[in-house]
Amino acid sequence: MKCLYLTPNRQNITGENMSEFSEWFHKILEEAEIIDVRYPIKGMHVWLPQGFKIRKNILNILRKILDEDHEELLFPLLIPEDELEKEAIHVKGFEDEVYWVTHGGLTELNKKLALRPTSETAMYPMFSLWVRSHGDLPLRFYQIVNTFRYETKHTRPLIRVREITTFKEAHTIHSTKEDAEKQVQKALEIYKRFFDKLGIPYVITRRPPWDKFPGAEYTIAFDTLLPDGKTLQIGTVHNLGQTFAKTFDITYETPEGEHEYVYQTCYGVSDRIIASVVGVHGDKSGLCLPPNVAPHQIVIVPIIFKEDAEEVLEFCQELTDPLKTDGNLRVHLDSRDIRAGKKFYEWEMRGVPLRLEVGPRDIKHKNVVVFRRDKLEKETIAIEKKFIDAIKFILDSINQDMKDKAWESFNRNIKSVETVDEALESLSKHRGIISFNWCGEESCGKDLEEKVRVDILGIQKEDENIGVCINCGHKATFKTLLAKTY
RNA sequence: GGGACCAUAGGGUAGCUUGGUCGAUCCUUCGGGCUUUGGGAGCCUGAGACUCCGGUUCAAAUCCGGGUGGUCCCA
Repeated sequence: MKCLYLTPNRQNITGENMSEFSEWFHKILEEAEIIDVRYPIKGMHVWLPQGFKIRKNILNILRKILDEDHEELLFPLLIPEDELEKEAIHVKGFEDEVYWVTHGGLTELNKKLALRPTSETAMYPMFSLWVRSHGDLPLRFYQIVNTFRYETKHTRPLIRVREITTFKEAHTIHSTKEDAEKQVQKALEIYKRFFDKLGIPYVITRRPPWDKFPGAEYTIAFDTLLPDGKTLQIGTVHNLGQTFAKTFDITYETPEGEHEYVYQTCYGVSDRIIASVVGVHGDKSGLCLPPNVAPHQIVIVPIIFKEDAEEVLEFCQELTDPLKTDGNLRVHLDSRDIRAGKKFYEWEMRGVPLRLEVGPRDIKHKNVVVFRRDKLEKETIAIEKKFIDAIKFILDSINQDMKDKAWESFNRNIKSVETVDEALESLSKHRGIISFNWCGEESCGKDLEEKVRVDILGIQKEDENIGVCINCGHKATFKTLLAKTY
């Protein structure tokens, strides 16, 4: 697909959609004023007002879902060295990436303090104090915080950063293994609902053992696909078993009076969700936002001529107010004194889902021109009693249509292969996701990763009767996915 | 983990190879003014930059070393 993206500065990005994605992504974050990447620390960026609103709308969607049966709380940013290092396997996974606070003023601290890379070791010593009896369980908490990782490789805005500004982590505590297992399934349902609201397609896989969260029994992950054919991990769910409970001595008293270790899960999503909304829905005209998260769901552009400017503006205002108050919609009336055409391009680039154009002609005929950002199509609708309902109906269908379109493109890029050569060929042509049969052996998996030079995402499902492993030829029991990853 | 490239107004660029012509080019952006207005208007006018530290030199945007930041590729 030919990609021609025009910015308000008239600086074009041309070329093939896939190879130019990275450039497009950087450009759009800047032009749409989502973040400012010029902050002078590697991998740390500024949320600009437009980006912050998208972030806020996304957070509200997730909060609403989590608040159904989780409690929000907030832990400190700093973790003492001895707590962080208590769980050996866990710390091993992060030791190269931890930022340390070593001084208070000029005085060296006698105990170093870590900026949380994730919050297990901050929370779980407290959980040990909170959990007393089986009656306390289960407990489900979440917090929305920033976390820090000292990335040494090239960072990418919203995708690989040193400060994750919007880490939404949930932590749960259960009395039985079965209950924890159920919670993992519930977490998957939560994130499915969440991604569906954003119209983001995903595959769910169980990560191979060598790629699970440090300290977890197993990790289940959500991956989506960006336009350059590389997958982006957008959510993870971990079953922690009793590993952390044993390390941090989190026990409860059973009805029989025995003391047992608890079972735990944790799951989280990050800034990458916003990257996926931008990347998955965007097109050659720039950002394209689902109405569910758009800062402005509707922008009203008056078409002004000198003699009747006042009349048009007044009419637009009368149109705006009920949409805001009765319709409870996020509406912006753009009354700036610049040409309408310039406003059109600007709001399209910023991804506003719906634009209403109102000029003298429309006022005369009691109608309004409605432009859908996702389809880039115009239609004229009458202003009458059910006008607000009609607009809401269009916004709903934009949410749905954007989701359908994203899923369709996503599914087109999952290819099933029978041989390693086929996998190689498909990857070199289209990248995307490869589905194949695997025996499940670690040595075979790593060997395969080396041959195709992309990662095993994980196991999609287990099935006794799917034939042989495409790599080693032994009996295959796992439907597995491969992809070039971010 | 390994490698390549890059850094000039808010954004994008020319100049660098061969140091002096740079008092730094052009586009965009931003401020002021007039004419305009159903898909990026035109003219006039003004503002705005050589990443930082050190070195070579009579002379550095230009050459050398380092820091910081950025981009890409391979494992």
